[in-house]
Parts: sequence; C-alpha cells; structure tokens
Amino acid sequence: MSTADRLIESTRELLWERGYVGTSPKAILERAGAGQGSMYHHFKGKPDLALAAIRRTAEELLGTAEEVLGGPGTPYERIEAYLLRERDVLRGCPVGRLTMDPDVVASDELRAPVDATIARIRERIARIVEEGKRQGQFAAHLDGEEVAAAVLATVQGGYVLARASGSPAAFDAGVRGLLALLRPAAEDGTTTERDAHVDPAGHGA
Amino acid sequence: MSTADRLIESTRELLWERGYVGTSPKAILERAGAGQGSMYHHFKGKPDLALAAIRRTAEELLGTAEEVLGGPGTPYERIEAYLLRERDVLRGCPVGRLTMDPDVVASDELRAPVDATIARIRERIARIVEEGKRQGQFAAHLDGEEVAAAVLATVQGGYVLARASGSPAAFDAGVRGLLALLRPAAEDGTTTERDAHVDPAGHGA
DNA sequence: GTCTATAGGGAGATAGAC
DNA sequence: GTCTATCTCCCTATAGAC
Repeated sequence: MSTADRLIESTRELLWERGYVGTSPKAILERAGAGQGSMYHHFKGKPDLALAAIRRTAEELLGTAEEVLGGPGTPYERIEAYLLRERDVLRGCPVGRLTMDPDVVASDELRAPVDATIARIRERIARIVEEGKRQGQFAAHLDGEEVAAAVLATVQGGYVLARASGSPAAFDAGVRGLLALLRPAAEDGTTTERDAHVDPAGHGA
Repeated sequence: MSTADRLIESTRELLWERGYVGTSPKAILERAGAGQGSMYHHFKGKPDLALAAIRRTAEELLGTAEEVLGGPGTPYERIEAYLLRERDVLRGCPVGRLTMDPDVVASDELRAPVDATIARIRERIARIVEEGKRQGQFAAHLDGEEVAAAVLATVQGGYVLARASGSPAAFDAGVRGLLALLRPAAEDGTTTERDAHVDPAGHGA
C-alpha cells in the first residue's frame, strides 16, 4: 500500500472514530506511520485528505448497500436484508456521522459525497418499495420516497440510540419495529387484521 | 441571568452547534462575555461545565417531549404530534448529536444524561403504543418498545438525512413514511386492503 | 467573583535539507 | 517522496492580583 493510501486509510478510520473536527493531522500521520512531509506532498492539507477519505468511504458504503439491495428476494426481503445486514452498530455509520460535524456540513465540497451517498441509497430503496407496491406486497397508499426515508432514518437513528445506551440492542429494536410495520400481512405469522393481496411469487400483481 | 447561567447557556448553544470536541472554553467565554477566571471559579473545567449544560438541555428536551406525548388525542395522534412537532431540523437534536461525540461517549458521566433522556422518551412512547394496542388502534402483534425505538430512530435519523442534503425535506419525508406505516386503517383515507378493528372512541376494545 | 498573566502542549501549515 | 525544523495560533488550565 502506498503512503498516500495509508494516509487515506488512516484518515478514514479516524473520521469514523472521532469525526472531522476531532481528527488532527498529527493523529493521522502517527497512525499511517508517515511524516508531515508525506502528507503535504500528496495532499493540500487536512480538508483535501479528508475529502479523499470521505469519497472512498462513500463509494465503499454504496457498494455494500447495493450488494444487499440488489440481491435476491422480494422487495420486502431485500429491505429486510438491508436493515438486518451485519453492522458495527456502536461505531455508527461512517458516512452519516459526518453530518454531525460542523466543518463538514459547512463545506459544500466535503458534504457533497455524504449527500450523494445517502441520496442514492434512498432512491434505490424507493424504487424497491415502488416495485413492492406494483407486486401488491406493499400497500398502494405508501410513497416509495417516504418509506425509503423512514428506512434510512431508522438505521441512522438506530446508531444514535445504540451509542446513547452503549449497546446495539436499541438499534435492533428500532429495526424490528420498522420491519413489523412494513411486513406484508402474509409474512406476519399472526392471525392478522390486515388482509393484503400478496403475490408470493413476487412476479407482479 | 448570573454569570454561571450565561456560561451554561453559551455552552448549550455551542454543544448544539459544534459538539463537545468542537467547542472550546475560549469560544464559550466569548459568547458568554466572561473571562477565564469566571469559568474556572464556577466550574472545574470544560467537562464539568459541559455536564451542567447537557443536563439542562436534557431536562428541557424531556419537558418538550412530555408536553406533546402527554397531550390530548388518541395514541396515534399523540405519536403523530410528537413526530410533527415544530423542530429546527437542520440544527439537529441537541441531545442526540452528542452521541456522535467521541469524548461524550467515552465519559460515563457525560453520556448518562443523554442515555437517560432518550431512554425515558422511548419508554413514554412505548407505553403509548401499548395503550394503542389495547384500544385496537395498533395491531396486536406490534411491540411497544420496538415501535418506540423506530419512532425515535426515525426522528434522530431524519436529522441526519436533512443535514446531509442541507434541507429539512428529507426529515419530513421520513416522518411521513413512518406515519403512513403506523396509521390505523380507519385514518388511511384510502380504500385499503387493511381491515383493522378500530375503536374510534379510543376507550378500549 | 472576576480579571489578567502565564504556561505547556497540540493544531495546522511552511521551508528546506536529503 | 520523505524527513526534520520551525512558526503562529489555539486549547485547556493554573496562579495570583484586585
């Protein structure tokens, strides 16, 4: 791994752990095992290095999300897989946490990849919800964009609840709560008062 | 307002805007119009002052939440009121945002009021959901604690989405999405495939 | 109670040797 | 490309005068 790569990787780790404001060039250099000269040779400064790190993290997160959301299964199952996918809950979201960083939000350049990542995942989920509506798996009155926002918010907010309590349990509870609200009647496993017309094969209504 | 109060208030504002790591005693003193001596006379240091500020903010937030959650209306309406209550969305949650602060999470003392506040609101919402279940307004298979976690997570995560995009729209979308999933069939305003046995008077099944 | 002075260390960046 | 030296300013805290 090149020095520039090591710098980026160290920055990614520190941004995740301590955020932008809490991350100093010195800490990055120590973790990367590099000197100041290396950093200022490859990057213009802290914001420039952070931008490279954020872009890489954003790309990776987008890939991870697409792996699950583009996987097999019904729309509900794919959203379920996204919500239940393995996460390092107490570490939080490496992209979402940046929105709490005043310097990141204040910089259009640093915020752009954060915004783009979240927007793309949200659009992806929205399309899946719309697909589920066409298949009769989700109620017709639901709005894809809105449900997608609720799904994403539950994940991002789940991290907040988990970190507040110091335990991943609250994250899991929120996810289970949302899934229970989202679950098609056919998968309820209960004698339900709901009576959705579900197409179990998932090939459309 | 006493000097100690001005210090606490300035700290509250700065913690909200910039978090713990991003807030320096110097900035606090400037905003409060006080000198270093005042601060170190009334407080042991930055963590001590921050603790006082966090406690006050937590108490205030708890009061605001109880105002809405303890208000009139059916269980659904009270949760709706909580989700739709006026918020300074782009500023985020003054308590929730602290969970992204490494120094706050690392300190049991600073994290305690954050944890307690979120836990209490969650328990309050959970009780309301259970009440709604008894009244037949919410499906019997829902778990109060889980739905409450989903509600809180949607709010906390909504702030993340909003700040990422620089617009409150995403917060509102997430809230609307969750409310659509939570809404009793009787209030759908659509010819629905759901068929819940709702008790419109809200006096129990 | 509040002020100014002082202090050791870190943040963020530049310069120039190798 | 990478290193060390250096620089200025800020961070957090203490001391002691008023």
